[in-house]
Order: sequence, then C-alpha cells, then structure tokens
Amino acid sequence: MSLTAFYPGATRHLVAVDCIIFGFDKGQLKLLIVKRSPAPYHGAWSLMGGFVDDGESLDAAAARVLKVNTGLDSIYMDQLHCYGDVDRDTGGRVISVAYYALIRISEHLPQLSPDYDAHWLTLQEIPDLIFDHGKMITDALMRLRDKAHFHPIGFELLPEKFSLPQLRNLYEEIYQRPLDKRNFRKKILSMDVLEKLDEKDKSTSKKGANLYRFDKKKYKELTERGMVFEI
Amino acid sequence: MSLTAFYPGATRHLVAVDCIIFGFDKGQLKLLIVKRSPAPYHGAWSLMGGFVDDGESLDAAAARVLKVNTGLDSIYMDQLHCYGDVDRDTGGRVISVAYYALIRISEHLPQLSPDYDAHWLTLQEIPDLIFDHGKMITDALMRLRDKAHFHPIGFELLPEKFSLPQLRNLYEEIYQRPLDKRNFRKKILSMDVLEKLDEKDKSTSKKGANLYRFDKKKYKELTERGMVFEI
DNA sequence: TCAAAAGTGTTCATTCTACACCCATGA
DNA sequence: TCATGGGTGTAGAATGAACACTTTTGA
Repeated sequence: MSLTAFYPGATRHLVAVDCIIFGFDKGQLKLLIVKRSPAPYHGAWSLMGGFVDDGESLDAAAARVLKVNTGLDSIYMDQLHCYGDVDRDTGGRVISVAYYALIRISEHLPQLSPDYDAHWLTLQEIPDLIFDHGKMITDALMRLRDKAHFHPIGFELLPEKFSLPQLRNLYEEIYQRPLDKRNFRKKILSMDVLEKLDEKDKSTSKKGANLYRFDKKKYKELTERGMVFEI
Repeated sequence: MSLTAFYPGATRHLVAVDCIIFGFDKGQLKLLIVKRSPAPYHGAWSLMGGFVDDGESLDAAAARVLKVNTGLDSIYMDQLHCYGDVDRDTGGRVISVAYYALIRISEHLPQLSPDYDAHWLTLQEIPDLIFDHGKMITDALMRLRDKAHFHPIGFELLPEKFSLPQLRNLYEEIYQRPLDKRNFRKKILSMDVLEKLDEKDKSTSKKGANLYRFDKKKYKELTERGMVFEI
C-alpha cells in the first residue's frame, strides 16, 4: 500500500533533530557544543544534530545523534520543541525537532577528546550559534528549570552517589539563585526519596559530606500514593 | 543555492499538523472532533489536521488548518508536541506536530453547521480516534492543566465578559476537581487582574452574577514587576 | 590549633484550607 | 414568600523564609 496513494502531492520536508546536552561538572552547569564540520557554516558553533532517517522515529533519531557524537547510550532525553520557521536554517528549509539530554559528565566523559571539536561550555561561555540554536538553548534552559521543579531529573546530572551540598549546588545552578542550606536539606530529606549511604565525600572538605543515592523505587511508590516531588 | 547541494541524500518526510481544539460551553470543557473524509479511514473520528506546505511555517500551517476548518482567525494556539513514531499513521510515515487551540465557543461558534461533520464533544463523549490522536488529546489535557495553573489562558475560553462563578466553573472543568467558592474568589481577585464591570449576568440566577473582564494590560505590568499568576 | 566546609532547629510571616450564613431577585 | 444561586470572613493548620552556631578533621 503506497503512501502517495493516500497522500499525493503533499510536500516532503527535511526533518532534523538537534540535541541540547546538559552536564554538571565542577559545580557548574555546562552544555556540549560542537564546531560544525558540514557545510553550510563550516567551523561555526552549533548543537549536535542530524537528519531523521526513513524508518526511524524522532526519539530514535535523537538517541542516535547522541550516541554517534558522544558514544553514550541510555541517556535521559526529552523532546523540547519542534522548530519550523521557513528560514530558520540558512542552508534550506529544514524542520528541526529539538531534544534535551542530561548527562553525568563525571561518570561518562571525564574529558572529551579535543580533536572531536566538541566542548563543554558553561552558560557564560556559550558563543553565538548558527541558525536558531541559541533560541533552542534558551528554551531548553527554561524547560529544564520548569521540569526540575517538579520532577527528579536533577539526579540524571549527578553521579549515582552524591552529597547534599552537591545536590544543592546543582539546583542553584539550574535556578541561578542561592538556596538556603538548611531549608534545602529539610525539604529534600522530608520527601524521603534519598538513601543515606555509609560513605563520605572528602574531596571538598576535611569533615567530609555524607553521600546519598536517589531511590527510584521509593520515589515511584510515593508518587503513586500522591506524593508530589518539588524542589 | 540549492538545498540538496548542502544536504544531499537526506530523507524527506511528510509533515502534518494536528489541532486539539478546546472550547468551553454550558459549563463543560469540549473538544472539536471531526469525522474524517480523506482516505485512509474515511468516516473515522479524528482531529483536524493537514500537511505542512512548502514555504509555510509550522505555526502558520496550524493556523491555516484551524482557519480552513472553523473560519476562525487570531486564536490562541500553542505547540504541544511533535509525534514521530514510524507507524503512527497507518497510511504511511507522517510526522505530526500537534497544536492545541483555545476557542470562545459562545462568541465564535454558536453552533457548528451539522453538515460539516465537526462536533463539540465533552471529554466523556470523545470516541476512539484514529492513529495516536487519542494520545494527543490526553497529552493536550495535561498540558492545558499545567499551563492554566500559571498562565492566564483560561480567559481564552470564556467570553470577554464573564462572572466569577463561570470562571471557577471553567477551572473546575480543567482540573476536574471542585474549587472552594470563597477561596477561589479571594485568590483571583487578590491578583488584581480582573476589571469589575457594572453589569450582571442574570442568565443563571435571579440575583445575577457580577461580570468581570480580564485586564491584559494590568496583567502585563504586574508580571513585569514579578507577580506570578497562579490559580 | 585553625581554617573550611558540613551539619543542625527555631521563630515568624505567609499562605492554604475548611467552613456557614445572609443577600437579591424573579417566579 | 420562597427557592435559587451569588456573595462574604475567619480561625487553625501548614508551609515557607530567615537566620547562627557547633562539629569534624586535615593541614
């Protein structure tokens, strides 16, 4: 059964996915940005992207682009928005579906090989990007804030074991404002979704900070009983 | 400068927009659903949709589909999500960008002409729809709830002049739970974005309910000063 | 012993929730 | 006059925000 039998004459479009990749490293929120090799705009900064293939879902295309560029698998990804202005890509009409991804830099990418031309940049370091990629990043940041507020996605950016000061630091970066140490601790612990480990992280202080682990199972149980995660 | 010079060999896709159209009438939240005429699935229930043309942005395509189907212009529309599973459309691979729209039924569409085969149905009346249109509606409802919570989009569904009981009724429909009369009134009035008119709506009671109007200008001023709309 | 970060409680202000009676009016 | 929906206030509970000192330990 041919497609054009049903939908004759409709215009076909190039459809791409672009990935806004967040990481958290040395207390700072960072984005993975590449120097573009394909024309047009060779050498310009851009997000990682690629075209959606035949027989490939959008989600799969986004996962593939991430995998090809970073080698990573099983990463948290979520669709951000579909960008469809006619002239958004100066190389021709391309509709782009943007996804954002959250990566544990420390575990997965101790350092990117420099010849890859991919760089972890802080929000302040982000240069001008091609097309509407700058807008995509702005939108992704807003989405990250909104989402992090009511969903436990922050943990996707931290190592499996983390300290409360680390976690607070992360949220301070995401929200771009200071959070009270005691109130933060009270709130997150009151939700009862962190497992306190018998281990300390001594890398940032002599006393050492207790390590915790996010308990997914417990979180699921509690939300099913109506608990609302909020931080 | 030809596109394929830059992007040779990339697959082109059919891209559609589908519209989830919300209305509020007789105290009930409703959706505009059509009986589909084009093959495949002639006669089945579906959302309004259409293909994205060459030289047409996604937003423009969504607005066009709405205009063609309802005659309406300048309607609140917002992108919901881009649906891209390979087999989502059984007639062939079509990527669909879903938009939701909010319509003042009372002002614009007192009644739809029955020969249009478009129908305002309550959430309970919605039949099984083709493809993933049911999922789109579920997603749109969740989005409407989230958005209505912190943005004054409810007013898009009401006539310009409305009473507080009417407004409360709308939010009860959106959230699917009863709201306390006094607390609701207190909250919405405390935000100081409603203009109290010197008019009453006597259609639902002998005493009559005072009419109000949403003051966009005031709302804008207040949000610029940091006020957060929440209901 | 001291510098540096981790950890800990309380108070006050604000917001949320629950709740019941009078009012205006057309039938 | 009465039935119907519109309109109003308060008290107690819960939550949020502000704030300072003690603990641990490696250098």
